[in-house]
Amino acid sequence: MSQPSRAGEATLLLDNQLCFKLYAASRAVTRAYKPMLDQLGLTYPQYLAMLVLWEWQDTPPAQPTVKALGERLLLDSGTLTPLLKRLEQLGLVLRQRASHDEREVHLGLTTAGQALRAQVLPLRAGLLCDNGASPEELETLREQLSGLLTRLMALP
Amino acid sequence: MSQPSRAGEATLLLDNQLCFKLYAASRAVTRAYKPMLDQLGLTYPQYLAMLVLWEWQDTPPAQPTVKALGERLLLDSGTLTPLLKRLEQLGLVLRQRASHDEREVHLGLTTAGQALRAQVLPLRAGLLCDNGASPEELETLREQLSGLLTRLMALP
DNA sequence: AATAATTGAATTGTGTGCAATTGAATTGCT
DNA sequence: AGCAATTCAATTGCACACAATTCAATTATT
Repeated sequence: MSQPSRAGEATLLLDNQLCFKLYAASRAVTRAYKPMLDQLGLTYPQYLAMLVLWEWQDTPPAQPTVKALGERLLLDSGTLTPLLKRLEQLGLVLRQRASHDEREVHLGLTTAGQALRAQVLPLRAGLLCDNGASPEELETLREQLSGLLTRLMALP
Repeated sequence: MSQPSRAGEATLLLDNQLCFKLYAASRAVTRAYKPMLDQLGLTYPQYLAMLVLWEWQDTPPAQPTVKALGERLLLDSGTLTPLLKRLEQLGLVLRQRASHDEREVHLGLTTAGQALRAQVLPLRAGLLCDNGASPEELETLREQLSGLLTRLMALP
């Protein structure tokens, strides 16, 4: 037994905190993606948004709303509106109000936005996230994170 | 085979991305901590900083520098300086330049800062992160994240 | 049809993250 | 000793996150 001997003390040590590891790992992944994303001229959240828009090109709805994108990324309009405006200014994304419901803003891809997709796959080759560690381990990790995420989203 | 048939396309689906799950899970954990942290009057990064300062109360150095804290949290002064100034204004943290090396700012806890520690353990009781899922599963997850983090930190 | 409740984006304000720069202080080298 | 390189914190600028509010548009209710 060492100095800190109050009950439950060990559970407060930073290294024992799952939450911190998650937080640090998430930032480290963002950092790892940076070299690739610099090539594309995107930030990490912008890249995730583009992933969803590319995905939706093939499967309806091809022109999702800001809300639909937010549900996919678990982000709200306070984050997405400025992010999407930047993607629009980069000439990658189109934003237009729906005529049948003026509250909705539908998102589309410009030709440049569609073309950018082709540049991603080759760049991803060098990422640890894809091939640095053993595939099985990454698969297990992803499944566990899915489970955790599901439980966390089910909280009050 | 469905529409998206270009080579490697599936690896770009959001749901297949470990990186996104990590990012979403990290934010979800922060969200899960919010009710507790609101009670303490802290943000999540402020809470992590306090964890380290509490930890250092018992084991030297009792008065770490901003740099030492940053190494522990993997954050730089651009993030920590304003965060620590807020903790100082809350009356929880003390910041003072070292006399032997004026570049260093050493961090200490006020009486209130020390006292806050006692409020944390009872509040943590309700967190999924601690007891919501099976302990073994969380343990495995933490170990895997440690491994991932270590590898990511070793990148160029 | 008029009103109330809801919805979807946008806006505002606060607090991170992080790259890049600055500036003072210290160390290393000769 | 003197100068260059390094170190540490602070600052600046940009881009998220997210709570809370606002505002217009739509839907539900009576």
